[in-house]
Amino acid sequence: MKPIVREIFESIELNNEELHKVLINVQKIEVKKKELLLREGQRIDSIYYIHNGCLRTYFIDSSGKEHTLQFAIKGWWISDYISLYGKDSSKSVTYIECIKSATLVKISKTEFDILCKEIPKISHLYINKLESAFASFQKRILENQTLSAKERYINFINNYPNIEQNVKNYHIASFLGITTESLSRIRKEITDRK
Amino acid sequence: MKPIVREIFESIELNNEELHKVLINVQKIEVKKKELLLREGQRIDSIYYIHNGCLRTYFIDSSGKEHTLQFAIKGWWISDYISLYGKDSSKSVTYIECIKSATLVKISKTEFDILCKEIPKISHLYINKLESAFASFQKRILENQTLSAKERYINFINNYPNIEQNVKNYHIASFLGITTESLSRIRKEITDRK
DNA sequence: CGCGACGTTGATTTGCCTCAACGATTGTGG
DNA sequence: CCACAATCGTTGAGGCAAATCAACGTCGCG
Repeated sequence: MKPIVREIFESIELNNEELHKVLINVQKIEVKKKELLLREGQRIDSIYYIHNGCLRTYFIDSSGKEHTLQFAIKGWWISDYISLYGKDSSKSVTYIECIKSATLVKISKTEFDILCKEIPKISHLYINKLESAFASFQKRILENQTLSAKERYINFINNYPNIEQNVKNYHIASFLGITTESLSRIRKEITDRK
Repeated sequence: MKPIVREIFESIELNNEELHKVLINVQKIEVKKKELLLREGQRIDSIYYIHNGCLRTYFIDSSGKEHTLQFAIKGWWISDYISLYGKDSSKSVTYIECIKSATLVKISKTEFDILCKEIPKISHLYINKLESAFASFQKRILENQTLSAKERYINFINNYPNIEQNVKNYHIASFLGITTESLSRIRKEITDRK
């Protein structure tokens, strides 16, 4: 457990006392492929650090279609940010699914907030993560509005070069906001052109 | 100047020493309708608090179309988060335009980061702002993928009930990711139905 | 082996875009 | 204060990217 926590905070180097404070507030969790971290209606109260493996957050709309919000791999944090941070304390409509068996570190958001106040270094690290996540989500909104499905797919492949081993095509389709059929046609077009 | 800075940090109550630290790092800025905070190619290095008025960030894609990323009113912060927080230090492609004459407080991101470290309360406030902004951007991605243009427009009207006095329809269209023509037809459909 | 999950292909539909023209509104200078 | 121009919004006709619906290969796993 200690080495994983050191890994999480590698960029800020905690001393022993600080490390101890963190350790008593986190737990290690193992999840297997296809398992859900969060079940429908359950209210999320934690954030999860990914030590290894791969997960995705998705949600199901009123007509039953899946929409993947993000994929997450080693070094990322994952949670249902909408219900965690959002103003309306509505129940979660988001699912967090394990795509490739993973080892996670779980920490409750309440505890994490306290740690941020007790150990300012942690809040600075957290700010950094939030800022870059925020920027990439803004970028995604722009790309969704600007680019065609094909361009978005090509971008995706470039941004996540090694993710194809793990994720299914319908995961990618639901991330890009298109149907599996459309993705299939796009893939064909691209390989045909070579 | 003092009362505005107090307004910015009203939820955390700075003492005189802290207030002073902030004051020497900020400047008040007045912008008039149609003015740009940021010109093309210019690299942004500051964030702006909106004391009053209304602004929007938008960018122009390769085919010349405008895309509005966000509107901002009193109490909000505005900046070009993609170039400010993003990993690639590319030049800005984003514009920040004043929609309704505004009074802003400008602070350089570098100074702000220092203030966060010197006055932890500020970093906690900042984390809160980031978290809720992050959640609302995630929500927007989901809504863009799930809802029809009409549904998104109705949502927009409900979320920004009093914004219509200031913003043009083509601002709204470019926020929703549709053309002005489509928005016009949607508006007609809605009023006809009444 | 056989079944279910996944991916592909085809035919058709549709929501929104594009292009074009024309009202309506706003602002500005004489 | 009006006249005219520029800006903004509306309407129509036609087109296109992607969705929908349906059927059929293919792969992996119990």
